Amino acid sequence: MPAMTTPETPAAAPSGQAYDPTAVEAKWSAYWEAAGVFHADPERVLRGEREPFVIAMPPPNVTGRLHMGHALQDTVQDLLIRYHRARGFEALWIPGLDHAGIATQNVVERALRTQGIERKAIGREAFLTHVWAWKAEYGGAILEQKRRLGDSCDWRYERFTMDDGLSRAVQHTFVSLYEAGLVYRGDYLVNWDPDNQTVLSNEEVDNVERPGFLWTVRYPVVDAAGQPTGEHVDVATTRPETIPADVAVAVHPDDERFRHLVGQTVHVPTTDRLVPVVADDVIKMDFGAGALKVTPGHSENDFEIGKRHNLPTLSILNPDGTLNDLAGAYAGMDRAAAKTRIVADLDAAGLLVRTEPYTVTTPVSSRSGAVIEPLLSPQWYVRMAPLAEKALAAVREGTVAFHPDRWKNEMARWLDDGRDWPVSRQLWWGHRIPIWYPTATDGTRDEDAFVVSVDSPGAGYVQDDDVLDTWFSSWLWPFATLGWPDAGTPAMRAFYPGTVLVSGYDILGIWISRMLMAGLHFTGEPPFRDVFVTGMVKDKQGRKMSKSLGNGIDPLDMADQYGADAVRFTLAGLCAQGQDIKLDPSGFEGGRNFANKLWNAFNVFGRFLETDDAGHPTQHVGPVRPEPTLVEAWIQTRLAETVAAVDEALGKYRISEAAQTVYDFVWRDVCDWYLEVAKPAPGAEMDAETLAFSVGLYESVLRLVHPFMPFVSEELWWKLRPRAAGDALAAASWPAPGPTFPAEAATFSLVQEVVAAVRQVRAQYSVAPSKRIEATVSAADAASAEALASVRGTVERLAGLSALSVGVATDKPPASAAVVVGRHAVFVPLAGTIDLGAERVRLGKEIEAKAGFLRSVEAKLTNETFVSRAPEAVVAVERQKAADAAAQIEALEANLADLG
RNA sequence: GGGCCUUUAGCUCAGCGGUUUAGAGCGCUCGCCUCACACGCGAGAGGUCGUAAGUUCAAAUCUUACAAGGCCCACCA
Repeated sequence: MPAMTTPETPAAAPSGQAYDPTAVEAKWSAYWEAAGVFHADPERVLRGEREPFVIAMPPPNVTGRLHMGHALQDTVQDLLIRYHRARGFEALWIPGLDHAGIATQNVVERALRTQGIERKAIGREAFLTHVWAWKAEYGGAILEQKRRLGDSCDWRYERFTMDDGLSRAVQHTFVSLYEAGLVYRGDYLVNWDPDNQTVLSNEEVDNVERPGFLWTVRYPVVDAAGQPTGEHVDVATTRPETIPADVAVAVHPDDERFRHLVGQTVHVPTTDRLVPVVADDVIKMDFGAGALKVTPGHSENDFEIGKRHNLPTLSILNPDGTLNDLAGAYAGMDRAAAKTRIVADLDAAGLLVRTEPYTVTTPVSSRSGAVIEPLLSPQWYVRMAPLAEKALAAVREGTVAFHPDRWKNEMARWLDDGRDWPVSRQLWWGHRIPIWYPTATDGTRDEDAFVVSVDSPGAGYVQDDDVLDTWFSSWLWPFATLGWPDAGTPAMRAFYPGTVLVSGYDILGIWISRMLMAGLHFTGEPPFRDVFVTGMVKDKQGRKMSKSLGNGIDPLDMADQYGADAVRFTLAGLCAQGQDIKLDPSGFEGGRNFANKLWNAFNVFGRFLETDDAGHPTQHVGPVRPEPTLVEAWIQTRLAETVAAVDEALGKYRISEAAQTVYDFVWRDVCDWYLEVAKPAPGAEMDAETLAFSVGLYESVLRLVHPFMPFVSEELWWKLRPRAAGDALAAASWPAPGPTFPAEAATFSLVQEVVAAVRQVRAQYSVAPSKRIEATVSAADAASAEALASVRGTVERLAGLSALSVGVATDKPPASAAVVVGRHAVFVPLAGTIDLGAERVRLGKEIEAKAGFLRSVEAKLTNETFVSRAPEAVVAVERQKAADAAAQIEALEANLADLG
């Protein structure tokens, strides 16, 4: 650990002022990092001293900016990491960046274009130099933004999918898959983006509905000599520009209208080609005109039909989206222009039967927005079915568990898909495919004599131009970040497999399924044990946040406005299992208020601590009293219960529940009750034992709060006691389960109820807060009476009483308001204070409510089957309820009678 | 076409394989600048848990059907 001085801590904010996170939050990330508190040491794991807890951060794009989805997922991840670190795990959160092939290439290309530089003009190497320069200057800003949120990554492990280690892992992976027979080259229809001139995987393509037309085109039937027979087949199409690539017309085999034409020949409009009529049962008789033009070169569906009928495949499209020579008269035209032209020509030729408006589902690149063309081209594929097998088993057997569980089925569906993965991309920014072609002296390469190798086979070979899909590095992320393919690195041995993956459901198929496959195939183990699937963050109306809608909420803006702690706590509170989050930015006020509450609560006792001018405590508090007071026993019990509840909630990834539990404990129990009881009278000093207990309690509170709100808790931590350098809360342990005092806790609950009863009466009758009144408690047993009497001063203060008298079944004062508390009654004399008639009405209502309750309980108890079949304990509870209710009614009725 | 999710207070949502007369935050009402906090304190109002049937001693919770809203995948000539 580097030599650290106690960090600068601003003096306690003057009383009456709100907590200001800006100054506080700025300094802690740097401090934690310098102190090395996030460092994970593989040796401690390898020596068996600690269990690892490992999360690999889904690497954001280098081009990315932090959005609310990141903020949510990082909140969850950091919460889990800090929590487990405090629990004594060797916690490692691996940060990093994804090179994001297409996205980054597009961003840099656009940036260069504004300077008049065209990618193709400068060539591959020069362009890549620009990308690297761009990455060095602007890339990775998102990781700084994550530090701002308080992410406790071990930044020494930061990786980039294009760094040397990852690149080597990628090359190695491709070669090894090839050697295993799992990589092949094939001519298939791929999703072609004519703008970027690259292939895209299905996951990179969005299907959007756009208004278009459905044209019905007439295909004349011709005889053996090629002469029209007078018959025709009408065909419906949304893509007339592909007519020149038609190789058949297909009808349904059962279609009476066309059955006699099957096997005959039709003339393809706009061409001089004659093609057969074939029968295939995928044809829908009731759609359009009932017949389909078969264009295997430009439609996946047709490609399958073509294969079944041994039809040729014609492709009339150039990679840039213009038509090629096969398109005859339309060669050289852009696909959109060709469409217009062909429709006009068909119309002129009298072959256009009908034009009707039609909503066309159009495939669009999620990156460039270009309309995707199915294009026949040679690409490299990974065979997925053999890889999916083990992953599927791991998911089905629960070796990898999903939270919430329902994503298990969704994952199984993805893994069961069986489709191969096209991995080559016609881009420059990415991992170049490790395929080498021998070149002849004239420069021509032999595409079929390729060598697959990480390194160049030597002079005379040239590497494939294409790069690999971005996800081809991402799927190695959980282990390539730890040094794989070197199995022997300490990091790999200590921290693999990881513990949990936190991600949104949107990349279940494109990323998570592939990590499972890669992990099991390459390392023999699933890369993580749990997958926690978060919901997506939507806007207030439930719409996706997007740039085009302008409805995004910037987490950094929110952090500036409310504090990073507030953003984190609010998001944690909203993170219920698997539900999408409709985010209203004003919701962050809740988190801000909580941080403020925590801050102000410190002042109740903190102002009695001795400090130096900088606000640092200079003296340790003394010992706590050997026997805790009632409120101390109670709050300690609540602390233990709270820690247990948070443990349970986090163990089940019930993040919002954990946050709620912490919130209730801090606000309701510690602030509303403990501190209200513990704080000294105005002007008085806090006694040493109470101060010591408060500091100790607050230390536990801060440990508990820290994973949720690291900054404010760390700041307060240093205000509690003098601390050695490096003794940060971020490195401190989770609160240990302390002793519990069930009897005292129950007694304090009675105190709370008595106080609430008096307050209720005061509010009911608008007794001025400043007015002291008297109250009498008629306790049901001596022990309760004694306990209450022992804290008489506390009750008097909290309830605003001048005098509290306590007795066992004591006589009630005349003309009192009465409130029942369990088996006890609280009486507040009201003679001369208020209208007794009003109290009579209130009592009547109260009695009626209790009576209704009693009736419902008695109905159960007189139900023979309930008494005989329900568990004994349940029946006993009901009996107790009936007895209590009866006693309460009796007390209230007695008081009603007394009021006259 | 296949699958999944949601429906609980005015709003946003919790409610964990069943047991106090269903909870929180925000909003609302009443009273308070009570020397930690008005980003606060105290007291309240507000819900036949989408509809219908079933299982059970007991259903917001389990089953089935239906309705409304949403998501994903496939298809879309």
